[in-house]
Amino acid sequence: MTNKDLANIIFPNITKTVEDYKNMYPKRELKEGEKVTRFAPSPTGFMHLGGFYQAIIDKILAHNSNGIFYLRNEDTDQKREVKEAVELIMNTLNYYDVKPDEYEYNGNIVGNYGPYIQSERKEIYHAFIKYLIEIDRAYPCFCKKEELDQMREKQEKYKARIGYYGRYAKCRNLSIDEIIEKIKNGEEYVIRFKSLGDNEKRFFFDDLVRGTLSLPENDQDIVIMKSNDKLPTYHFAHFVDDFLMGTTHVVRGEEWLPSVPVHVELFKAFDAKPPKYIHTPLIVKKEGNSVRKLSKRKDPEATMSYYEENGYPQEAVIESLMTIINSNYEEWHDKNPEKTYLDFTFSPKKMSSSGGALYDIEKLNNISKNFISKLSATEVYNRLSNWSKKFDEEFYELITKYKDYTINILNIERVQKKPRKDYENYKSIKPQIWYMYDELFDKKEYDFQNITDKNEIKLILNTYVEKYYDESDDKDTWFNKVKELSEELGYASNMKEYKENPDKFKGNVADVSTVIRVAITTSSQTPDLYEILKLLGKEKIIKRINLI
RNA sequence: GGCCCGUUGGUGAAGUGGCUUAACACAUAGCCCUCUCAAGGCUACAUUCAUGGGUUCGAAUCCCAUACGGGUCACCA
Repeated sequence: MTNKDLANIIFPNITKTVEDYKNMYPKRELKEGEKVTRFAPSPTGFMHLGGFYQAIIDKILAHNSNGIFYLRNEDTDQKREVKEAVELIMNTLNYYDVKPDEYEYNGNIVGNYGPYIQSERKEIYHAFIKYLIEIDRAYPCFCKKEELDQMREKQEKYKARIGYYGRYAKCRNLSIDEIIEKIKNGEEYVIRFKSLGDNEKRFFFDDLVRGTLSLPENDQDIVIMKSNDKLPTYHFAHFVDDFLMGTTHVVRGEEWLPSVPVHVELFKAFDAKPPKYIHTPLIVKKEGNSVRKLSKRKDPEATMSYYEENGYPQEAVIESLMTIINSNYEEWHDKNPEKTYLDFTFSPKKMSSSGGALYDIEKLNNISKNFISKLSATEVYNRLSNWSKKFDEEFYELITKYKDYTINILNIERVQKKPRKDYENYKSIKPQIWYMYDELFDKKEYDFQNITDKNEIKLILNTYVEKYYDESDDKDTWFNKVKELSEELGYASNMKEYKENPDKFKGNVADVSTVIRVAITTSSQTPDLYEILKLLGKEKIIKRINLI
């Protein structure tokens, strides 16, 4: 019996060869510098911020070079697989307009290198494994979990390196006849790669972020095919897929750095050239004095849905990530306000290689505020409408009913050189403008600040309405009247005068304005009062003042 | 424990031997402007780049040790 016989016994139905697949998936015709990148998440049911951050790098790298960005679904761990996960990933990418050029969705394959779902690529992996068995670079391993655990304990005890390698690789030395007999007896097995590496030897590896690294050769006989479902492990699928699909640049988290030697040896076994690697720092979070990875359970902001639920503009989320990706992005963006992140030239070398990037929600808030402040009122309205339709139906109905009115509210102090920056996301709009709607105006708590005497408050309000309020006044006239009102009632109309002689007055024009402001809005802090009064109109104003 | 990566302010960080008495941005604080708030303007915020040695006329930048932090050592990705 030969290795070839063994290969046929294990994969009797695999007729296509590695050569066949190479022909089926020919090398991509790329022009100089064009990059092929991929986003390859495993469908676990949520989209992690860290994954999305990598997807952006993939997208930008491909876009910068006029290359291809594709989506590959890494569902080789069927235990963890979640039904809607693929849809969620696709929806998220679409929502942020980070669309892949090639992908598989709902049974449709877009692109010539599919399938793009690993579980549908089983025969391909099997053909590659079959070839490895034929050339004696892979073998079945019958070791049970308990045996492996024991072995590990032993290794720990004797301070040996942990793993399945060298003399610890028991099944490596099984004869072909022994193997065939075990298989015929129905023993369970995995397929392991037969490593030819020497842990004592080192090789140089270029990571695009960190530069040249010196790493020990791999000598572990890693599992490449699992026993129960015969699917490949990540390492093997990574090699086969990125080789066949012509990936030129692999963007992945730095947790993969330690398995680089494995991947390099795998590529070498097939005489293939490994892609370039960009190992990105993890996104971490500070907890007390230590930092840790952003976690799905503890940190709501780790999940992409958080940003949608809270109504952060997609552009702002991407921008905040861009500032982590390349810190010179902000400066570039200031100089090129009309361009999008896709026009930015990403350079891996400029990525931080330090432990991890702290994701700062304050920074996002700031970016988001600036972004929203630059939109037109109509644009903000449309976005608010889309958001509230999904996350605040009551408010959605209200703003739909009063569309023009709402746009006018959103337009307060917006059309000026330096627009207000009130809203950090769509969710924060309602708590800031609710009082503009009678339907929502049911709050009976007023805080009139400096003037507390109820009679005085009523006097100010009544005098104002009866003597001074005129709907048709322009802004200057309006404020002059508030000053006149102040003087009439013994308040300083000029702040400087008041500050010089506070004892001469009952208070000042700011106090008087505040009384009007609070009566109308319940809040002592609002945007321009004149604009608010103008929008509300006489009827609402009188009604609200009468409530006091 | 082995291997790998890293360590500049509250945060993201610029910086690759002299231009650095360490850029820019966020956050924070104060002042100014001002009818409130927001915005805006001004100012403050690391005498120092984890620590200790060394190389050099000169180091955050090069070398060596130490410390600390992180990652990884699965039939998970």
